[in-house]
Amino acid sequence: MKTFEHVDCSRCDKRQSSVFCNTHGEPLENLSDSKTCSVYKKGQVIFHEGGHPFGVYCVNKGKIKLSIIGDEGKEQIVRLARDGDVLGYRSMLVNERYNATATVLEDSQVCFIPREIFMKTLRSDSSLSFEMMKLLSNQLREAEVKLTHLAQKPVRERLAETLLFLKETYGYEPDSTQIAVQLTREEIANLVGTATETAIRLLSELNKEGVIELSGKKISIKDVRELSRVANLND
Amino acid sequence: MKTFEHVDCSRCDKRQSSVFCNTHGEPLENLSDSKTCSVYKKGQVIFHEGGHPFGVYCVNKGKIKLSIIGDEGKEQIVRLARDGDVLGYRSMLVNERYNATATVLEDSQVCFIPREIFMKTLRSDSSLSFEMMKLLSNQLREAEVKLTHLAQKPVRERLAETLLFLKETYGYEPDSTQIAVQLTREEIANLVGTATETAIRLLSELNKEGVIELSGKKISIKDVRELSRVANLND
DNA sequence: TTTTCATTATGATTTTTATCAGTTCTGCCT
DNA sequence: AGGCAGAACTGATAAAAATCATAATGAAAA
Repeated sequence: MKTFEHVDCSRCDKRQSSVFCNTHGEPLENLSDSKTCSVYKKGQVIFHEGGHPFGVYCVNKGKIKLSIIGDEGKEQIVRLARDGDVLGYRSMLVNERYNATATVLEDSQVCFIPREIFMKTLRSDSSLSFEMMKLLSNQLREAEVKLTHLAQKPVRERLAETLLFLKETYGYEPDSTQIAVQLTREEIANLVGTATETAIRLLSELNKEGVIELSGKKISIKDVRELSRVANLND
Repeated sequence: MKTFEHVDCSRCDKRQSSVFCNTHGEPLENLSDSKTCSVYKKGQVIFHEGGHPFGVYCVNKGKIKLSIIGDEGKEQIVRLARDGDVLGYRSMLVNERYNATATVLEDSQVCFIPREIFMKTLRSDSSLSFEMMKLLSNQLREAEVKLTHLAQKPVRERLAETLLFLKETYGYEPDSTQIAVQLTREEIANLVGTATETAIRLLSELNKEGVIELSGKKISIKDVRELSRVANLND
């Protein structure tokens, strides 16, 4: 795995929207000096479910999926990460092995902050722990809502919701309504929580209806309003 | 809502296993002096989805369900609380409205810590924020695993898992293998994420198979090993 | 360019689960 | 005790989704 030009945290524009938004001065310099910056190629795994955490990963630029392998070996994608997101902190905080695998969806630049440095910062900078709590709280809420939808909503609605979620997370490609991430149909299914064939079928259904447009792995949203209606959010 | 004899936090034996396990001295006294202790009767609501959080609730003694109402008005139980558990902190940390409703399953004693006092303690006692992070981390992991099972496992397995989870959470009645909580079949269904009739059917199936025994709302586990096998955990 | 393999797509079928309908049971209230 | 309402149960049916099978497409490698 290659390293890339070291990014000075104090000059990283992703920091504003990350958990380090209120970290300044010496603690930040400390982080910046101790981290290593690496490039991961598409498909590479940053950490494995069951592995020991030695630090946290901060996404400088990239798109990453976090997935859990279920009992029958089926992947469930539980989270998607983008620029500024931090990964692997959960396992580190409770001192447990990773319960998810982080796989790079497209070439990414990721900084690694060693365990001790991060923990030290956490102790010295109370704003960081506060931000961590907020982050965890938000992710917990998201997980609980997802759980409810998984239990109660039909696949078609969940698929529509997932497409909108992908749009929110990664946005559109420049000058287009194509969602800026390439996922296989299987990955989409593993995000929705359904069989691959079902996901494929429902995607081409939405395509026929003119709500979305499929061209290879690229999905463009032709009618956001209608897609929201299909997702049946808050009625 | 009645109050009950004020419990001194420093003498509360539930504290050891709670987020306040490392809170001592003045911060703890402060909490103790500022809180109010109330008795909630079965069925009473401690806080409502959509309501504003004015503080956190600490369960002194009781059994409480946290549920989200889905789009079609169906309840999804997302968490169960017992002695020593703290509720409502998530919404307070991110300064949002409650996204779940807390309903008392059986008569409970609950202490209320006002927002400002809790936040002050959080700022002055770094061990508390650390414990909060650990708590949130654990709940996030649980939610993600639950999510995966909901997406991948059949209802029967999830029901078995839920029964084992109930046993872990509330234990058995004294000198018996009856799970120490009374839930309606509908509530069990809303915990599993299925239709009430399906839950009923599968429960009586497990009953016929001799894995569990039903007597009214009380469920006793006759064969834990077999129930674990039915739940199909880690194969 | 051809071959190869994985991904996508589509159809047929089965399985699972929800829904609907109706009955019995149980606890509670007067 | 009797009656009432909600909860639990059971059966029949419908709907949803998974699975199996097989074909088409497409991208990467020889």
